Amino acid sequence: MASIRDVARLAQVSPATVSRVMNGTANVDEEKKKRVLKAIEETGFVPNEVARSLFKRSAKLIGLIMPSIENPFFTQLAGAIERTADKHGYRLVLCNTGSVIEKEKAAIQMLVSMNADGIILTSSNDEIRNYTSLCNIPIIVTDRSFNGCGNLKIVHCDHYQGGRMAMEHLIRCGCKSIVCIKGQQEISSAKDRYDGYKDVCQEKGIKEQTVDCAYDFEQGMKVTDELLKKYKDVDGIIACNDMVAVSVYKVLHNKGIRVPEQVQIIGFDDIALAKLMSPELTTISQPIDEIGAKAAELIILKGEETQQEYIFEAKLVERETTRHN
Amino acid sequence: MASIRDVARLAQVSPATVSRVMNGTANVDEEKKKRVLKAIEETGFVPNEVARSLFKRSAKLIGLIMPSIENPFFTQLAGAIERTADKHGYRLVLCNTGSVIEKEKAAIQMLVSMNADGIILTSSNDEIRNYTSLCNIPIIVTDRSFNGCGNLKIVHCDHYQGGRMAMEHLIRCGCKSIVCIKGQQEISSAKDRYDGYKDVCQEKGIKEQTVDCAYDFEQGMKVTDELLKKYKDVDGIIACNDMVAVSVYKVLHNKGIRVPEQVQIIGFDDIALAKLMSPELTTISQPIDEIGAKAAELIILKGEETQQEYIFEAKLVERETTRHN
DNA sequence: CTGAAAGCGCTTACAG
DNA sequence: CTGAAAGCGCTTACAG
Repeated sequence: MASIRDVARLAQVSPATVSRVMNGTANVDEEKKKRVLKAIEETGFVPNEVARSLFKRSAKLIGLIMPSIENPFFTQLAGAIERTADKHGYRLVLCNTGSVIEKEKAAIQMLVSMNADGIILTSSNDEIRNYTSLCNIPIIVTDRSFNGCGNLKIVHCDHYQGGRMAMEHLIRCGCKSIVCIKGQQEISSAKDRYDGYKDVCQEKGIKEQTVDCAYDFEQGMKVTDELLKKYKDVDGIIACNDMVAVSVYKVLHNKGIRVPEQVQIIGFDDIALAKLMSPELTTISQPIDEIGAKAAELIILKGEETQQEYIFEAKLVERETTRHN
Repeated sequence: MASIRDVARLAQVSPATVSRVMNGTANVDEEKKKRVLKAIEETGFVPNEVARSLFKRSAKLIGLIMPSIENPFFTQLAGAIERTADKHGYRLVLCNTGSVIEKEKAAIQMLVSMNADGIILTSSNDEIRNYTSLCNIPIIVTDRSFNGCGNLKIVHCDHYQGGRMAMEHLIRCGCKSIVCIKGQQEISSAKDRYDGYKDVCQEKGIKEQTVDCAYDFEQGMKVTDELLKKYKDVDGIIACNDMVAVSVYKVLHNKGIRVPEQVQIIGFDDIALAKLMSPELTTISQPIDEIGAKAAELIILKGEETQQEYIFEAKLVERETTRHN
């Protein structure tokens, strides 16, 4: 690998001049510039980013800390972030934590020591907040909304509004016995979604019917079984997210219960899977691309933005698991 | 951020000694060691990985170059790689290329300049091979099998065998008119799968029935429409991968064609989606975890391994879209 | 416009 | 066992 010295020697200039030509940080004599360009070409020189990063204190790196890249919602979020990062010449470092707080802490520390420019964090551990203030790079929390401090910014969609929309849609579709599968209430997105459902119940004088579940396929199957026993007349199900909605459908399908004729289903997130499955899933769509892009931009376009919290609207997407009229 | 000098000053030793304590690279007087440890504790010192990497010429980084993290097969592969990398203290840098060769080249260059320890490459461009020889770090090609050169190693599953198994299974299930949806033949995995199908046809004296498609959901829908027109008596479909199998099912479902009663379907890959959908998809399973782990280990456990190509067996997973007898 | 020098924060021969 | 020095490969004041 050629170094800047090799190029300098070949072009008969100093390393400083090579640097200036590469980066356009100062005017350089045309003649010398040509020699440098030629020498770079000939040596196949590529500047060492590590050395550059050591000096600049920026590695053009965004750290992505999430429970698992294999969770479809996070996959798509990562995709959106990557696209925005790439556009600006930034790279993503992936840290899966399985929601283990020690791993989250370790990841933050490691990213800081790598001179990452910022971190996008999707944690389910509330206490992680205590560790985010220790580092001097911006941390963007997505999909959650705990109260920020200092270098913390938050971007997510309006889960509460989405929760309301889900319930209102099922009512509009004529459901008389709606059951809400609540997500884990320690996770703010799950709580907000449920609160939306609950408030609509209160306003309309409808009795709450709920069941508890994690954001998880396996549990979704188990909980659906329980749900069917507990609420025998159910004709509408609000799943806490799409993955659970898919498992609800599977259980109903296996029991020969027709969707949407006998039971209607609505999910939350609008992951790609929602329109891959048959029947296609009606769901509350999060603008994942916008959320990812905004999170990345908050790091890349540092400081310009003063807002602390960015909230995007959720949107109803009617497909085949519900039927209007 | 405290630096090694701060720690040294506080502990009244030289930076070299601090380094030796941290890394255990030499014996250090017990007394001094204690002072250093205490000073690290007090300052919250975390060594700067960039500086370390500049010296060591290793950043403990694995570059992952793939068309898109949002392709479920690659998502799972990335997950498997990440797990293995994490176990050994390595991090993943994500580079989505959309199969654009310029982006692939740029990614390789950038990873080299970041002092990455190796690259795991899943490209669909054959010419990329010409650029892999330029860099001095190991490059592991997965899911493809072009002839390697120098620092190239290859790990993938036995697509040919898998292709045979798919066809043999459908025959065993009593299908009389089997259609094979061929993937793009420039991609070696697609070609190998098709070759497996083709050879079984020849051995059994069955006439080939095929249709062309990309590894893609949208195209899968379109191609299935054509397939149904071209082969009206079809009762078994071999999809080039699971994503296409899902789209095949959707089209059949929409037309009211029952699966597996009227038409049986088999996919390839065994992505998570295969057992999420209803009915669950029969498919040829790739050992994605093992492939990812092996690819990562080839980089991490450098040089130990002399083999140039690692081939894993595919496995039939019978689920609900086919019916044995 | 341009080069010599210092420095980014570590690590490791080297000498003692 | 341990410190001073050199160096990893860049960049940017500084001086001319």
